[in-house]
Amino acid sequence: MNSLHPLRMTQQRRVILDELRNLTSHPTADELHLLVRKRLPKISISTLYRNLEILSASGLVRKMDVAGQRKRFDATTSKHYHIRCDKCGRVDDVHMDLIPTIEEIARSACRYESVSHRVEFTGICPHCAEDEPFERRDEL
Amino acid sequence: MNSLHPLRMTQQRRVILDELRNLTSHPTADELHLLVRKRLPKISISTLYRNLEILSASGLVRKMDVAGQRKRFDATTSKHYHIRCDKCGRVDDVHMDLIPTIEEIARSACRYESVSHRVEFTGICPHCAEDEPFERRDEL
DNA sequence: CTAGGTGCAAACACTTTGCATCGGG
DNA sequence: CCCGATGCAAAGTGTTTGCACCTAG
Repeated sequence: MNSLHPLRMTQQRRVILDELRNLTSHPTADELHLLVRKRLPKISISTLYRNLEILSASGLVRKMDVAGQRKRFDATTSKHYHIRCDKCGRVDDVHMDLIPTIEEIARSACRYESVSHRVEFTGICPHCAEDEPFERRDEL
Repeated sequence: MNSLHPLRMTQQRRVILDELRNLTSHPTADELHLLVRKRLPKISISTLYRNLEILSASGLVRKMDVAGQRKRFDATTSKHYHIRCDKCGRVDDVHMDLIPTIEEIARSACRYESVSHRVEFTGICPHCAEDEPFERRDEL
């Protein structure tokens, strides 16, 4: 988790972290880039990727590899499940207890070691459910 | 699930499906490409991608969007959880009961509709655990 | 000062697409 | 026959990297 060299707090890194902490959403690197650019117009997308990677390695940020989607980032370090909207792609926290017991079940079922788990919910978010009662946005 | 036009069973499509059914693993498109090429040397990777997409849309194949990894495919249509090896990336089935009740819990916890879920286990597969008891393959 | 960070552009890995041609039903 | 399927190359998408310059400590 902690690297040998303490993090150098550059302006860019500070603003990225600050903007991420002001959000309850789970932005992708380029969504966050748009926000950060309002304060640091010249910041490049690679700085976002590099810092989000470094910050998540140092435990200040949580990186979410969403199945089949782009990475999302989150300044909350506590573990929780997420739900993704099938329509608009937004990701929200799910406030429910984790079920760590299933790791033990899985471990004995498949002979893997050091088993951890993630649960990924998907569904239709309240906003999209309202917009599209007939559930056919893309297919038209 | 079913399209209006019945599937045209081309040689390529038949071989792709056949090879996939002969596997218990969950190959990526290009892993399967290598296998299929032994029987159809001229088949292109785009044909693999196109067919795997079509076959999964028609329910003959299951497409797995693994978080942060490339897509994998599976000829088993029944639902089950998977576990991925953190070292080598292989994906195995986990033979345990699904926990559909958590969908209801999540639904009431976050106001989404049509909630479904997937559980993704990760760990160290038996083979890698044997190879690397000290668990530091990449970092050297 | 100097190692680590930055911006830029280019490379990358994976997947999709445009198009002329092929072939299954 | 004709429309969906194919092979090829080219374009996309999201992310990472090489490099010269910059800056926090």
